[in-house]
Amino acid sequence: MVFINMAFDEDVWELCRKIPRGKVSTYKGLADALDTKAYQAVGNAMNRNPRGAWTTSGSDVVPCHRVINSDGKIGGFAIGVEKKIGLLSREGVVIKDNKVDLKKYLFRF
DNA sequence: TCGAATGACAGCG
DNA sequence: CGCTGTCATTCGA
Repeated sequence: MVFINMAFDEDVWELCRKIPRGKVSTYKGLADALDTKAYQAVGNAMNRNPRGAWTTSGSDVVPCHRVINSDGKIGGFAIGVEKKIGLLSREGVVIKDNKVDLKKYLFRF
């Protein structure tokens, strides 16, 4: 599954945008969709934060908060994992012990 | 459980 | 200008 080859970061953000509300994706999923093995690069791209994607999920920015570890753990978040959990919870994603039910909320590209 | 791999960027020499 | 280290990670031994 190949997309436009951009600055890598834009590809990542583009995929993040495709994640529907109420679902989550994993760094591995994004990396795999981009045909790359740099899982860290995916998260790193978001960490750089393209344009303050730290708003609620209803904004016109990249919902980076829907991307978590392949294990379902939140991993980390620039503004704080708690905020990320809050956003996901607001979308209907139930988080248990800092983990998400990938079986129910994992979105596949 | 620990280390290597992978991509990009910031910092330092 | 070039190299090393770091980072929201993942997989293999």
